[in-house]
Amino acid sequence: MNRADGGPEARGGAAFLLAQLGAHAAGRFAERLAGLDLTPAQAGLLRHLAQNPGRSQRELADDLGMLPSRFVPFVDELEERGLIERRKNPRDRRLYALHLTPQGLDLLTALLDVAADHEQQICQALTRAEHQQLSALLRRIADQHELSPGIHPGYRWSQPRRSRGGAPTSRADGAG
Amino acid sequence: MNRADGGPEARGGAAFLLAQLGAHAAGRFAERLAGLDLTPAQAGLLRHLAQNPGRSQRELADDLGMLPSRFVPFVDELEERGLIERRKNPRDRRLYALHLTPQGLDLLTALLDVAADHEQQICQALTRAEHQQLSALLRRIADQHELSPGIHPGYRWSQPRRSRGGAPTSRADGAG
DNA sequence: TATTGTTATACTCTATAACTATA
DNA sequence: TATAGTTATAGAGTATAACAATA
Repeated sequence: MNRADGGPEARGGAAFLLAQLGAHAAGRFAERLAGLDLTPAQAGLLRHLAQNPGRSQRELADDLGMLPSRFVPFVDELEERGLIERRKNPRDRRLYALHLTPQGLDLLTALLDVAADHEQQICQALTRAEHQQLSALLRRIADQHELSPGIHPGYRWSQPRRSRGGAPTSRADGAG
Repeated sequence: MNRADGGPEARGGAAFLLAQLGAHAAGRFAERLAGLDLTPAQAGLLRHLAQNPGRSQRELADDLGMLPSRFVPFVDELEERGLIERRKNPRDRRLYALHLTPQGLDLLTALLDVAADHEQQICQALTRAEHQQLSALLRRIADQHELSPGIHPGYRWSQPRRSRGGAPTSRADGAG
């Protein structure tokens, strides 16, 4: 077999399949999130905020890999929707302390239901044992590459890229 | 454990890990491709063209999920670099037949070497047996979701998204 | 009339760099 | 002087809609 045929090791290797399936999974999840009127980055902030309440905007922007300047309107929208809350920090009046509101917590629970459904749909082809096996293998790879749990590189772009009509494939890149 | 804590099933599930690792793998591969002065979409076309020579621009744009209008300058650049060739189709003079040049074939072989290195680096944490096991599981999932072999959703965007300086993390989304 | 390749334009989103207020 | 939050602006990249040539 000629090496220059773009052979199976390139299209069927684990690395390519990871990239391809990862984008697919992220896109499907983004579709589901759209039903909750959330982008992947917004969902990421809600989850992150539930576990790290009271952090400043600067810290949160760093956590999610976003620019502070873009983080401002990003937070604005969620605050206007009553999902998160900006509290002034009395110790240092330059800082905000961001918190989830009760409404934000409600939406987060709905989000977790969606994520659980999504998980099952993606791994539908596997048995329960294989599903666990896959998770374990992926977690080991993620650990070795020192990926932060729960932080997706795609959060960097708060807005999903528009895809044209036809198939309902929103957000074909990585965020989920 | 409270469901609303953004618990482990959301951050450690296979679906999220797939999206996270997929974006990571795609980003790392994009960095390596930059060494060959190629974007992921360009690499995808070279590989696809090696196995599907003589197709029209319209067909190739459909294959890669790109808009025909954006496919034009996309092909222009590769043609100017002498990597691919537009041949007029004598049967239907509206169509071009795209082919890889010898130079394009050379670059493709270099690309496959890069892909092989990349594959090993991504799966470095796994034994040989586990690596094969992972590939098999991923392929079954990809088959069930009817993903086209070798076609990445990220090809839709021919240009990688710019990320800001610091860490050399080009293309954090899905294309590879 | 439909289709291929092409071009032009309007629009969306982003990074950069200022600016303010606090420290 | 340095930092948090904010705002404004210039630029990159895209989808949409036209267009000419050919069928």
